[in-house]
Amino acid sequence: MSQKLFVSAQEVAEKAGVSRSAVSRTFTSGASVSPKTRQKVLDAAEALGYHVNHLARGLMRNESGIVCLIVSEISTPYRSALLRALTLQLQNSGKVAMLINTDRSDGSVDLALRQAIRYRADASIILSGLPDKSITDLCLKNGQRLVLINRDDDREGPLKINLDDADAAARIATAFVRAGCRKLAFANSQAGTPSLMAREHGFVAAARALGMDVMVERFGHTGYESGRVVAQQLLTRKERPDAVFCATDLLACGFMDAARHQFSMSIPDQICVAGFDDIEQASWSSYGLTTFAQPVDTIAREAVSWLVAETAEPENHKVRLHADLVWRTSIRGG
Amino acid sequence: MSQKLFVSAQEVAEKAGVSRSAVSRTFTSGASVSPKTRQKVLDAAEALGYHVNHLARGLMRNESGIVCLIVSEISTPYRSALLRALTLQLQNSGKVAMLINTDRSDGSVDLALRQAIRYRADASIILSGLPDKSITDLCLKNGQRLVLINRDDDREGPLKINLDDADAAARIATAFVRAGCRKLAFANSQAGTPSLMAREHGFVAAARALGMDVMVERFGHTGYESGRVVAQQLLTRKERPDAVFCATDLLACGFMDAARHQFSMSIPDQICVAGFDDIEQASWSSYGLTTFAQPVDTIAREAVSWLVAETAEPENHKVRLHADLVWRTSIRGG
DNA sequence: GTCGCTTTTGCAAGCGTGTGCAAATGCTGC
DNA sequence: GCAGCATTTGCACACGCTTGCAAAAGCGAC
Repeated sequence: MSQKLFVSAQEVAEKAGVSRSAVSRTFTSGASVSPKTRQKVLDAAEALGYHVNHLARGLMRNESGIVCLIVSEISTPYRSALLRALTLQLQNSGKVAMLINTDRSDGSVDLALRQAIRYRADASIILSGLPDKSITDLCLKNGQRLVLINRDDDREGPLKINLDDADAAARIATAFVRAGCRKLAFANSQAGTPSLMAREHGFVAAARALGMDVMVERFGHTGYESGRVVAQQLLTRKERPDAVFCATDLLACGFMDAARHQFSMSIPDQICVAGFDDIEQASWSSYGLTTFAQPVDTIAREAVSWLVAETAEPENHKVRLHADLVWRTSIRGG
Repeated sequence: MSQKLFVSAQEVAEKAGVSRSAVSRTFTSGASVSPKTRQKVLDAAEALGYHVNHLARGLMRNESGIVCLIVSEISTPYRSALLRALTLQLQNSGKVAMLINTDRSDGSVDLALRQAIRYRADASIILSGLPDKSITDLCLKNGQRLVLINRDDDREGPLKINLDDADAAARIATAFVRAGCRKLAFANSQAGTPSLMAREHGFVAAARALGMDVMVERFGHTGYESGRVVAQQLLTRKERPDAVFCATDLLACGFMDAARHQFSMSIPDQICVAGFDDIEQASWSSYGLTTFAQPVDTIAREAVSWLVAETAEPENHKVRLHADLVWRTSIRGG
C-alpha cells in the first residue's frame, strides 16, 4: 500500500509546468537550461522529494558511476585502512563504491567480477586474489577499467599498483646489520602472494649480498596467530635468530608477543623485529614496531585518478610506489 | 573504439534463434521456459559473454538488489568486523553492498542516504550518525527499508538493533567488586553516542547500587590515543582508581599501555581493566583484555534477514541482543 | 484426427532517464 | 517592426530489461 513509487521526472515536470527534458537537463551538469526554468524545476523537485534515478541514468549514459571493490579479509587493519582511503577518494570523484567480499570459497574473485559486470560498474579495484584472464578480458573489452593493487601481475590492460617490496627488504637487512645482528630470519605466511614473496626473496638476496644466510619460516595465513606459531618455530631452534623481518605487521605483533611472553625475550636487546604495512597497532606502545608504511592514501589517489581519467589509458600502465621506513623501537640504534 | 557496448539480450536471442523474452525468462528464476530453449539460450549467452544488466532489471522490477551500508570510521577494528559480517550476510541473500563512508564533514549521513535513494537501494543499514527525520521518512515512504545498529533511536519504521549495554555494565561492576576493587572508574570518549552513554550510566548506576562512586573521565574520539589521555587524567589523580571500565576496547588498549609503560602499573594486580567490543587485539597476549563481545554475526543475520523478508514489517521493530562477557586476564580472579 | 487442457512463446507496453534535432523563443541592432 | 543570430524548449527515440496477454504449441484421451 505504501508501495507508492519514487517520484519521477515526469511528475516534477508537470508540477513545474515544463517538459520532462527540462527537468532532466536541470540535473545534468553542462546542459542548457535557462535560470528561470531551472529554478522552477528545483523548487518542484524539492517539494516532491525527487531524486534522479541513477539506475536509469546509468542505463542511458552507459556509465553507472559504480566502482567495485573486490576484497578479502576486510577486517584486517591494513585492508580496512586501504578500504577507507579508497572509498573516500571515490566519493571525492563522484563515484560510489560497491563492496564485494571474497572471503568465502575460492574462484570467488571471478564471481565478484561477474557481479561487477552485472551492475555495469565503470571499474573494479582488486585487492585480493587474481581473476581468470578470460573474465578480465571480458571486463576490459566492455570498457570496464581494472586496477590491481599489490598483485604483481603482467597482463595487459589493468593498472597495476605495487610497492618496492624488494628494495624495502634490502633496506631493513642493512638496518639489522648496522644494529649488530648477525643471525637473520624471515617470518612469512604460506599465502605466497607476489608481494609477500618479493619481500622474502629481497630480504634473502640482500642478506646474502651482505654475507649472511637467512632462516625462513612460513606458516598459515597472514595473521597474528601465524606470527606466534612462526615464533615458536624460530625460537626453539638450537640457534636462535637475533633479528627477524616479518612479512606483515600482524605477523610481527604475534611474533613479538610470543617472544616476550612465551620466551621471555627482550626486544630489541635480544632480538630485533621489523614488520611491513604500518598498521595502527604497530605504533601502540606495547609494540613500537619499526616497519614500512603502506602509502594507502597515495595508492587510493593513484587508483582513482587513473580510473576516472578521460583519456584512454596507456596499454601497460604500472605504478611503483615507495614504502617509507617508520623507525620505532623494535630495532637497536637508530 | 573498443567502446563496443555490452552484449544485450537481443543479441543473445538472435544467436539462439529465440525471442528476447525467452532469454529474459531464462535468467529470471521461476519463469516458464522449456528446458530445450533454456539450454539454447544459455549456450548463446556463454558464447557471447552475456550478463544480465542489473541496472535495467532494477529499473523494471523496482528492486535494485543494492543495500547501502552507511558507516564512519571504517578502519576501526569493531566497525570493520561488523562490515565484514554484513557484506557476507548480504551476499548470502543475493544482495550487494554499496559502501558509503561518512568520515568527512557532518550532515554527511543525510548525503549518504540521498545517494542510497538515487541508486534506488532496497535498504540502508546505518552504523554511524543519525539521519534527519525528513530524509528517513522519504526512504520509508518509498519502500526503502532502514536498519539502525547501536543507534538508540525511537522513530517509527526502521529496525533498531541494540545491545544490553546497561546490563553489561552492571555485570562488570559486580565483577570488579568481586575482585576486591573499591575505587571504580569509567573511561569514555566525548562522542556521547547512545550506546556509549548507556554503558556509562549503567556502570555508574550499578556502582551506586553497590554503594560506590565512579570517577568518570571522557576525552576525544573513541580510539587508542584517547585511552592514553584518559589514563593520564585518571592516574594522576590523588586517589587512583583500582578498576576501570572502558567504553570500548580501543580505549582500553590505550589505557592499559599508558598504565603499564607510563605509570609502571601492573594489570590486574594494581588495577583491573575491562573493555567493550571484543576486538581482535583484546585477545592478543599483550592485553588479555576482559571484555564484552559484540555479536557481529548475529547482528548481521538479524539485520539482513529482516530486510529481505517478504512481509511488511511490524511498525516498531526492535531487537535487543546480549553481549557475552569474555573473561581474560585483565581482572583478578575469575 | 479432434477436443480440452497445460505449457511455452512472442508481442508489445512500460520502467525513468539522456540527448539529437527542429521548432520556438529571446535578444540585438537596424 | 524585422532580419539575423544565439539560446532554450519540447518531441520522440533509445537504453536493456520484465511481464501481462493472447496466440501457438505440446500432450493425453477419446
